[in-house]
Amino acid sequence: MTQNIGRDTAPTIADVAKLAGVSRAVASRALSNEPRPVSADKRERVVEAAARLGYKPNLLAQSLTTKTVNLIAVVVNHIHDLSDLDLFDRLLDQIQSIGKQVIMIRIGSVARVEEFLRNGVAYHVDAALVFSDFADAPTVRRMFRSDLVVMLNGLHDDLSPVVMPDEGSGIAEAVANAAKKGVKRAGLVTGRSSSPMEQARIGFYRQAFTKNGIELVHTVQGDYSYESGHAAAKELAGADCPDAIFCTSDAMAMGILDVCRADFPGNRPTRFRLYGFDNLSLTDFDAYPISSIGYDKSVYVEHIVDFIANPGDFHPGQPPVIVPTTYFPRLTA
Amino acid sequence: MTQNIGRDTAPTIADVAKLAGVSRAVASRALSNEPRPVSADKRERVVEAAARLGYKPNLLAQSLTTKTVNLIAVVVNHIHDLSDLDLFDRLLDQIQSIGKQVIMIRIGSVARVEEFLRNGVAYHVDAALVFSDFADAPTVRRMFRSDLVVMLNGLHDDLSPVVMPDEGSGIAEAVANAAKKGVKRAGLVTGRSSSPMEQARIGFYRQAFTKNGIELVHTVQGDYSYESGHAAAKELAGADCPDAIFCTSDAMAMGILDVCRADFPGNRPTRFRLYGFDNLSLTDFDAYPISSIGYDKSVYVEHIVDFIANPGDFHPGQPPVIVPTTYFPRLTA
DNA sequence: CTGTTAGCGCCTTCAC
DNA sequence: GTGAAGGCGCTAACAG
Repeated sequence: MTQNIGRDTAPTIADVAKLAGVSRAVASRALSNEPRPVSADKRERVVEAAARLGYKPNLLAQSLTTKTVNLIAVVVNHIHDLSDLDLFDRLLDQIQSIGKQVIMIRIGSVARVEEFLRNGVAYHVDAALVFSDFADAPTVRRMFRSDLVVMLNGLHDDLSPVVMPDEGSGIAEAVANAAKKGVKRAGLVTGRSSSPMEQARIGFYRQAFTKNGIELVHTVQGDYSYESGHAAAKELAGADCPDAIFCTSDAMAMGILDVCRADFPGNRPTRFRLYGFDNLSLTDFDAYPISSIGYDKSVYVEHIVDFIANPGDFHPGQPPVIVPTTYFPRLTA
Repeated sequence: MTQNIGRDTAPTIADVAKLAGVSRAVASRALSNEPRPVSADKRERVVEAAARLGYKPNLLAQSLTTKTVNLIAVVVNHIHDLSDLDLFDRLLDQIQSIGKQVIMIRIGSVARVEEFLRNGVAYHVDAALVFSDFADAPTVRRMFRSDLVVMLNGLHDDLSPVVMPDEGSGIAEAVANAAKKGVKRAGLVTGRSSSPMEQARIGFYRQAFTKNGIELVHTVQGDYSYESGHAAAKELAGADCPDAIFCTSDAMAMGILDVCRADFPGNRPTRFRLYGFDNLSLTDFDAYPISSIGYDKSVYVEHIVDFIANPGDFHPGQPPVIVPTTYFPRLTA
């Protein structure tokens, strides 16, 4: 700590003011990002004093008076799914680019939510982005004492902003593609059906099947994971195999592909066509050329960050912001 | 905000005290986690008042007096690599389990570091965990005004604690395995050689090759990515193909495997054996049964969290905490 | 333009 | 066991 000789504690704005020979208020103004009235020479002296002392403002103390911490809570179940990788990096980058930082909160289980509420481990963040489906909008607003919670888990009410993919469009495209290729009998591999988003997704598939004259001959429940796809493959790809298998996650489709790889010589389907969901970047790897459904993650993240950058733009009751999904053809279909 | 009628602002400890009919000091003591002298009946009244108001302490204001925010900065280049997935979830979970929260800081580029330093976008966190190799120990200590920075990027000095895998042990094992199988000529695919950790890693390979009488016939530089593995394959697996190819990341090995899949019928090597590094959970997928080198992530994370839970245990000059790596045989070798 | 004053919400002496 | 008072670091409001 060469820049702070004789003190064992970090320099405060008072130290800077003293060294520059001005009042604390002037020092504060000189160091502010906003334009504030300070004479040129004093500003210079303050800036130099700050540099000499290695002064860094205590953003937490600052927040006490300004009522804004520049902190965004991102609430997730866990960071485990392959699709997370594609999303969170963009999200971090975008949020930081508007001058805010991210507190990552991993819920893990419902018990954890209650623990948070009980222990009051709640920061007064500017906004919360909720991917976890363990908490609904009112709960999250209470957790963070903030009305600005962007719900991304399907559990929204109309008091808080919402960004959501329109899964229907991509699903319709994918199923139409299958129909065009002569698919008559389909299998469907789903995730946790307790989730409202998953319910809606399944509804879109059924609807599209009906519209295209495809019969849904078999439904298997998985949990979005590769392993559950593995298991589902044994049930589905038996003697009475459907013409196409649709999965509500790419990971499950990967599991199926690995079990049935012999049915895809040169990655071209023979016995059945395979469709995933998420459009993971992993589907660009040669081993998993899975036709999938996805949306533009950049656009999605931009909408989210818009809400936290311009909180005033949202008015209760406003309809959700919708991001369209599309079909991404690859070798398995 | 039914619990807060007539006020548009969150309840403070003063509100609780007033409602309970006690002084702010008593309210503070009653709500404290530490045992503090308060009469039983007053404590009860305070607790009830807090519940009725839906009071949650402002942890940031609290930090002003207690000098501890329960905030840990995790500094990364980006969250992009597949190996990140296996690590960060555990890390988040462990840190939260000691009652602290994580603020994720993505550096992205060297320019960003300087931006951080210039703008003072630095919270007074309790500790910083540094995975990014864009910042060295003194820089990070300055960024966060904290001496407790755990360096995990190879850029440590002895003023701050260090946890690092002993990559030598796993590499020695893997190379010995190759030698036992008759490998005489090896290829090596590396990552960014500017990183000191990568330099050390390469050194371990060379050393092991020498010890086992294996000749290093070809080195190709990649960047840890799948794509760079793809590119490297074309250079390496030509006419003069080595008996074994070692990669300093599993993703690169995956790229090579995909290009040369014909050389691994039934995932068994014919022309050359293939070794990766990281022991990604993805190598448990059937399509990428890559023999790899890795360490116990749980143990690694436990050591890190130990340091932040018991900061007093570290003394400057203390040697790094070492986590051993081992060889994980799979089909490609 | 400048300095003084008064808080933000909380905790900790220190007397009682 | 209790309450009053002071201060953490900072900035907004107000006089000058």
